[in-house]
Amino acid sequence: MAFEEEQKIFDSFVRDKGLKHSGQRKDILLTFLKTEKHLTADELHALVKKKNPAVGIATVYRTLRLLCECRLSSELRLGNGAVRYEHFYGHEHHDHLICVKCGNFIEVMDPEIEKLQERLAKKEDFRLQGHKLLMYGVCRKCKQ
Amino acid sequence: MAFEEEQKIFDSFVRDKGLKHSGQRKDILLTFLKTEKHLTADELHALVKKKNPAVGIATVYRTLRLLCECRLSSELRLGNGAVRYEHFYGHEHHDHLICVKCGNFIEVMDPEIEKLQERLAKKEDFRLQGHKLLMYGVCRKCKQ
DNA sequence: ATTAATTATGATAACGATTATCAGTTTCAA
DNA sequence: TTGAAACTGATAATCGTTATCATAATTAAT
Repeated sequence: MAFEEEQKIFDSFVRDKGLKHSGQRKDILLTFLKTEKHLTADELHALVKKKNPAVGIATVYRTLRLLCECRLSSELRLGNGAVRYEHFYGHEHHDHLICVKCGNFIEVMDPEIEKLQERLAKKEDFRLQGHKLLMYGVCRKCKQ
Repeated sequence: MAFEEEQKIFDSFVRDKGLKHSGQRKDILLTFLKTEKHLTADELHALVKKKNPAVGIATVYRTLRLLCECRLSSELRLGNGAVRYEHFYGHEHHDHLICVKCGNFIEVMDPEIEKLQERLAKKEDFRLQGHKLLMYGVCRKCKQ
């Protein structure tokens, strides 16, 4: 089974927090890692149930919270609707270009924008920890 | 009474859409315009009721939607919790620096960042319509 | 002014996403 | 092996928001 690194991160996190291990959490973690899509809790729950039908939605939410805490995942809020969870560990930071017509989005990155944000934060005496940049528009396909 | 311009915008919008005028909507509009804060629907409802106790929360939501449609207001989603509504007409575009400790935020603006976003969108063949940039960090006060 | 068509309203039910509760189960260190 | 503590699934509760519906208000045409 792959994802040794991610599993090690999760196991250390769980141990350090004084929590206990469980098969459900392992199933959820591996299912999450196996898909590269930005899933909602519900969507992930549906996938996990294929492997382990007994897993409840509450445990999926609880585990996703842990995954975010140990930085294996991060929340993605694109306007309204359910929160989506994306991979975080081992993934470059990126922002999102979201098509207002079809709802699809692509990931983009610009180091200069990041630098300017730092400059902006410094000017206001903020210690910057992170950001979310959502750009809305019409994608190539939908423009036609 | 002030806010003639904004009222004119709203009245034209209502007329052009084939809607009708109502006292409740006028109360909600004026209460919204009078405060510069980024209110939630609930908070605005509480203020409106001081002037007109009969106004219901549903009408506040309905009116806020109209205000966004005619660009007098725009939605502000800062992480979880309720949507906040900010003034849009006559206000420069800006982004937000949000303190993760105290929850306060300040408005900032950097034309260079805007330009770089345009460049990024063009590279991906997106027709950019708008964006939300949320920067999270620790503000001056909370750093101490 | 009267009417008739249409929109607006407030109360509240319904909704979707998420969190809290709780009784029973599992983990794990001693 | 045991006992304290964490974990679980089911589901009730919560929160913000939208839909429904019967009644009221607005408007344009008479």
